[in-house]
Amino acid sequence: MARDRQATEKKILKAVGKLLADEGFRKFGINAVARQAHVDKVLIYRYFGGMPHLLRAYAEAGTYWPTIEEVAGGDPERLRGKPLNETVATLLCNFSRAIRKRPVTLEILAWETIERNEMAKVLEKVREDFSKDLVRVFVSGQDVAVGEFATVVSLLTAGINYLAVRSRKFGRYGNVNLRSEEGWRRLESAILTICERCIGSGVAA
Amino acid sequence: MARDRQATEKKILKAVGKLLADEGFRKFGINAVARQAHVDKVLIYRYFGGMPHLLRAYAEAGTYWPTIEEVAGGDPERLRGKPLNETVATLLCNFSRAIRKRPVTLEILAWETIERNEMAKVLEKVREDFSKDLVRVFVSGQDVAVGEFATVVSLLTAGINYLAVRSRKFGRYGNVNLRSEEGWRRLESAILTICERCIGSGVAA
DNA sequence: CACATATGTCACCATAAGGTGACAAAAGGA
DNA sequence: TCCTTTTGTCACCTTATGGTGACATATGTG
Repeated sequence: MARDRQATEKKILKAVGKLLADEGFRKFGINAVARQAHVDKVLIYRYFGGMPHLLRAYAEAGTYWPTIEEVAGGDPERLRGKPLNETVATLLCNFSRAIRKRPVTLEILAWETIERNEMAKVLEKVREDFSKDLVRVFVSGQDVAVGEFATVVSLLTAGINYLAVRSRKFGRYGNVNLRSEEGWRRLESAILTICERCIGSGVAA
Repeated sequence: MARDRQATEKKILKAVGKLLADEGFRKFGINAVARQAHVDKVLIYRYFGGMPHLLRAYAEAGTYWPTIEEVAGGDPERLRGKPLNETVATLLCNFSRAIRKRPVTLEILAWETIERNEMAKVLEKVREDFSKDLVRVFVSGQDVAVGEFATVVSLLTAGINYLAVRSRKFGRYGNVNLRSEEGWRRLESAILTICERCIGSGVAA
């Protein structure tokens, strides 16, 4: 074996991702990661200091949460000047697409509801920063003041998260097909309607 | 030891509930149930035929999903004649309270997103029957025909499920405090607003 | 070259899991 | 009473886990 610590660490981190995406947290553990990486588990302890640290390293290395640019559909500037409700609808729909593209993120989201581990903590912070940034970029003070704005958005993102997570194991929810583009289009149009009618239409900041 | 199969079976089923509520699915298994019930695990195999059958028996024995009466806030007749959007809002708010009162149900909902086990299957059916009943009782054909109705409701229940499940491990989501009555009141008022403005106001069936 | 350190391999431990076969002793029928 | 069935207890197997100590060898430094 070539002796190359950096390469080994990369192999281990890569194995974490592959394992999470393929098997989920259910079969996750030191032994499984070592097997997947074709590496002795003792190296995981040596190089990362155990599972929690490994998870943290993994979480900090990748992009498991969308960026502002991604949910804005490119340059955030493009959305300036548009009505707030329209902007929010766009952001929410793009957000839904963004997390659905990230199997590992969905896995973490699911896992969070069972156990609050290191990855959950990392992701929690990333997520908070993300939403604060979103508010800072797109929402003016007077909009937030309009009472229910934040709560409605929270409820919608919660629903999106749940359906995205759930789609991994169930093909549908109620009448919505979670495995077809058509199903998600219907959800997006519902989101659009809700934003249109329940969020102030003042111009975004 | 008194020899009484019925009593033993009851002890086992009770242990399942206690274990699920206290520890969740994480530490769940044959050995744990046997320990909790102060019963030899071999009896679980003998009387129930293994874990999947035990779970099924447990799921079928209790009420892990609200009833129509419960979400109607008593007699469903009371809601007749009221506007559909108002009715739906009431149902959704009561539903939210109903599942938040059921720790085991929340545990199952969380677990479903990780693994589709026997309980998930049982609950899935109960849930489907439940929502079909709801539609039958409260919604007329022409309401459903109004396009987005079902999708909006799905999105809202998904959000409620997610937040209820999440509240077990996280105290808040965005700006909403998930461990206070005030937080849930805000969510309910958001639900109300959405129903008011996004669902037809025709009279319920 | 000689040496120390970094890297990797191997064997092992304790613990716990799911699962099964053999046995002891009640309960009840003939 | 004797015999069978039911209920419960016990001991054991295999597998897998997380975790650690001891060793071998490659690498690079003096």
